[in-house]
Amino acid sequence: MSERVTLLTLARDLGVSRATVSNAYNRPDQLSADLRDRILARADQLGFAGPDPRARGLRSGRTGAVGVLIDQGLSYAFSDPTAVLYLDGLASELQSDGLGLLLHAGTGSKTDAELVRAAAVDAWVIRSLPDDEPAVAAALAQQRPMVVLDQPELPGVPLVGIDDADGAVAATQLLLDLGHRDIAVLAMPLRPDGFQGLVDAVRERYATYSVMRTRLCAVEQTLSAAGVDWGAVPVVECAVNDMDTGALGAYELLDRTPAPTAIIALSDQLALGALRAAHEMGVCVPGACSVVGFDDAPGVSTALPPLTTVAQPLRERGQVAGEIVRALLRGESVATPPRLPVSLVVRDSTGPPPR
Amino acid sequence: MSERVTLLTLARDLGVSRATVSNAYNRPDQLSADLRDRILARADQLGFAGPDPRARGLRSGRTGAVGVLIDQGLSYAFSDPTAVLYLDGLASELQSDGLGLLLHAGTGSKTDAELVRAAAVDAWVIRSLPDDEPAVAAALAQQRPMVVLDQPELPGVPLVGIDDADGAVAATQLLLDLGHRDIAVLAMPLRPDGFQGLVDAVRERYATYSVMRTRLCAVEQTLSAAGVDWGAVPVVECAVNDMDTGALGAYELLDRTPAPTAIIALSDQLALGALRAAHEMGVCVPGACSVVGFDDAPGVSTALPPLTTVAQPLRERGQVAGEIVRALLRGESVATPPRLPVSLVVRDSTGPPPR
DNA sequence: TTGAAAGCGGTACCAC
DNA sequence: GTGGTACCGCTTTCAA
Repeated sequence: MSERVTLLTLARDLGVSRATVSNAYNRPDQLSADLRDRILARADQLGFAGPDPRARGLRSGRTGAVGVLIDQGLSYAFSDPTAVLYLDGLASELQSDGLGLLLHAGTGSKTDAELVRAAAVDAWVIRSLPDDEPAVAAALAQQRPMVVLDQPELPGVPLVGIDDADGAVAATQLLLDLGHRDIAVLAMPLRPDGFQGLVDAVRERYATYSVMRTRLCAVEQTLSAAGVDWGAVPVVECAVNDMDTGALGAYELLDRTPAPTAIIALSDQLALGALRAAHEMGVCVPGACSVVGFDDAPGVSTALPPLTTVAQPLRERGQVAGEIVRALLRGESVATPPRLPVSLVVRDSTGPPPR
Repeated sequence: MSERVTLLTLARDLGVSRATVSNAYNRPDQLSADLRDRILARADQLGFAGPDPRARGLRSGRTGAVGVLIDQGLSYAFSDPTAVLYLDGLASELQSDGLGLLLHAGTGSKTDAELVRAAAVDAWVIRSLPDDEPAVAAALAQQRPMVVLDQPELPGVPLVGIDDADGAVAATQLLLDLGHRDIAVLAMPLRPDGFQGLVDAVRERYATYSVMRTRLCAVEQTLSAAGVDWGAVPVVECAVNDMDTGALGAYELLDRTPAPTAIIALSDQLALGALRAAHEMGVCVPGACSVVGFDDAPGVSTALPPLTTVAQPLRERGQVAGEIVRALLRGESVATPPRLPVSLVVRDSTGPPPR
């Protein structure tokens, strides 16, 4: 008949006070090494694994876990190389403070929000969620330290981001400079509603993924400034940011008449999909159609052809977010750092238009 | 001067009891819808985000998080495709019960064990750790539901695994049947001590990664049964299970005289490294040297040449582990399921030996 | 349907 | 160096 062992059990057994046992675990300097050893040894015998983490959490207010809110479910996070790199960077940074990552999905459902509300974490790191995601609101309501990566922009919350507009302008300008006028755009989801297809001006303006708003807007302005009629530029939104869906979207674009001579894909996964679609349709890249991506994800430099893209520091961004969390947890106040710079990497998927 | 809002604050404010407010959140059926709405509305006004997860955790004994113990640090987990698939499967399964994943690394350090000990989770899922990993012992000491994937084998803990011996035999037999006699082995770490190079019998026998022990042993027996002298079979251990390190190990093997006509790599990452090393050394695969891998990880079917390998259900394994955790958490008792079957997938990286 | 009260297991301050 | 003792904020019988 083994009773549950607690500090009190142990204290009674040893004839010391509960506080002393607690100190044996948390403040070795508060008692003699000798007594401490005796306590620890006896604890071991009794199968006491140390102070209950839940109780400790309640009392101390710290859990040792940082909540990580993931877009579109955990599966997605693990399959998108840019998300994996982010997690990698974040984890490596948090590990040095002994913090674990508590992964939760934000998929727009009430349930998610409820889970977030009930999650015992010391801080939240949020990446790439829609402006109106309920799980974000739930995290915010906990009033704990918080950092956002990319989106959504939240007042008073440090945001780690890149210069999206810059990147989009650079990609667009490259195509313009090469002489392209029939340009099409392949966009990541503008809202998490599974929509796939041509986007109209309204949907574009009210995109809840703010990064997409920013990038699209930058493309529009650059094209307009060059005299290209934005109204005539086809923008296809992909329901999921992966290669397969990107290929699907690219099919639609390449099927149009006149066919575009260049595609701006707003992520590399979509760009890779476009490369595949072009290949399958017998459209030569960059001979018949140029493709430019965004991210410089792993693997795109060895794609066929190697992808021209906008490079951003994927892993480093995660680390920066981690650093900020750590600082916040130390009680420091942190302002949003300047957006990280991006750079256009020109490879072989872009060239002058045909003829 | 905003005081911290708690159930009690709210209860006083509304002139009801604390229990009623609690019920408003946890047992809607225990009070009138009307009162409940009033409570929730007022909570919102006061900026009360709901019952404190830590306190709830202490009282109810549940946290809603499953601890996931990862080999070699989180970065590694995110960069190994087989690990990512496992996490994906696991996450998808746990998500349906609203459980989050709390990731922690087990890297052999005392610190890790300490963190694990202090982690507030409802259960642990452990994957591919050495027999003597302290973090495993710490998790075990918490006396919570637990599942192991692959290794270590722990008495009384359900283990989800594959038929490693079968797989290793199949790979070895294939090479024997093709006529190979000069066979070499490229192994994943046998112990987490960073050792890289030729393995002697002692190290082999005392490997703390039991899966490696099993696979090596199966290879040995198969070769011995075919009259190949195991003492003359070079086994190179790679310090890290990734392509780069695999290439390093393969260099060492291919440099030997006589050069092996076949390499059994005990993971696909190592096999991919071997392919690269062979390519860089001008060794034709499979013309001069065959390579067989293990896992059928994503991407190996499109390697150059497509890799012959032992296929195992990578994602499904994670799901199975998740199912078991869920059952355990429901209070059901679960026995170790039969090992999942593997199958040899013959592609183009294997062929008869030269001459 | 609502309220009172007994813990859950620890932590940390303060006195001895 | 050690012990006494208020809480931490909530859940959950049980009785009203």
